[in-house]
Amino acid sequence: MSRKSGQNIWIGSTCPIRQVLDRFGDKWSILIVELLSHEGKLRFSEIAHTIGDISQKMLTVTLRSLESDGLVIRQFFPEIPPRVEYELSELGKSLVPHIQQLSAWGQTHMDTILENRKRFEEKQQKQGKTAY
Amino acid sequence: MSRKSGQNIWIGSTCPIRQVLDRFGDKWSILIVELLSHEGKLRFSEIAHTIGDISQKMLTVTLRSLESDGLVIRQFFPEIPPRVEYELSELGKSLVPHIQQLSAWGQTHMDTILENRKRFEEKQQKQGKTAY
DNA sequence: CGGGATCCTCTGCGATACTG
DNA sequence: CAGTATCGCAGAGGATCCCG
Repeated sequence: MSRKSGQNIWIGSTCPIRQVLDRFGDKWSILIVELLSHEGKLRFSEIAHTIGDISQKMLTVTLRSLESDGLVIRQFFPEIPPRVEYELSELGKSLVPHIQQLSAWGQTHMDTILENRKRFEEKQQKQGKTAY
Repeated sequence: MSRKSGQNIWIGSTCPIRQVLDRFGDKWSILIVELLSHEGKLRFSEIAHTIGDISQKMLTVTLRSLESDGLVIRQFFPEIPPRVEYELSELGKSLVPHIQQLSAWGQTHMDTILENRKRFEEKQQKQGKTAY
C-alpha cells in the first residue's frame, strides 16, 4: 500500500506489472506479436527469416508459449511437406496498441537516453578511476 | 520491410521495440519507475523496503542505470548518516502512462492467459506422454 | 518444412561480507 | 545509511544433430 499517494498500488509479486513483465519480459515474445500484427498470417520459416537472428529453438519455444497462453493461433496443415501458419488471436491483437505506444516512445526518446548514458560514462571516467 | 502491409516496420536489432526491450526488459527497471511515479521521492532504503524482494545489489545496479540514462534523478545529501533520494526525471515521467497502460491490460487479461495456459497443459498431458 | 532432443555457454541475479 | 566487491548458481538462450 502507498503512504503518500491516495491511489491504490501494490508492488508484491502478484502485482499486474510484474505479471506482464514475467510474461513478456523475454527476448522474443513481444517482437513476434508485433511482427504478426503487421503481417497477419505467417509460416514458421517466414517468421524466422524476417526476424533473422532468432534460433529455431527459441522461435519454437516462444511460439509455443504464445499459443499456450491464447495469444497466437496455430494452424497445422498435414501436407507434404507440412505447413504451419501463425496469426494473432483477438487477445493477442488487444495487446498490439500498447506495444506500439511503447515503440513510439522508444523512437522519440531512445536517442536522448543513449546520449545521457554516454555522457554519464564520460563523467564517471573523469571522476573515478584515479584512485589506485 | 514489410511485404503485405503498407506500414513501415522493420525488425532488425535497431528497431524501436527491441531497443525498448533491451532497456526495460530486465527484472526491476519498470517496477522502480512505476513505484517512483506513485511515491514521488524516495530514499534508497524506502525503495528496498517497499519492493521487499529485491537485493541491495540489484537495487543499486538498477538505480544507477536509470540515473545514467536520465530517467531518474539522484540527490545525495552528505550528512551523517548519509541520505540519498531518488525521483523520476521528466523523461522518466513521460514513460509512466505507457507502463500503466500495460499494467491495466495485465489486470484485465492476465487471468484469461493463465486459464488458457492451464488448459493447454492439460491437453498436452492427455495427448502426448503416451508414446514411449 | 517444422519442429524435438541435447549439449553447452553466458549472464542476470541473489547471497554474503565489508566500508565511508 | 547507502552503498561496493566478490562469489556462485540457475536458467535463458544459442548451436548442432535428428526425425516424420
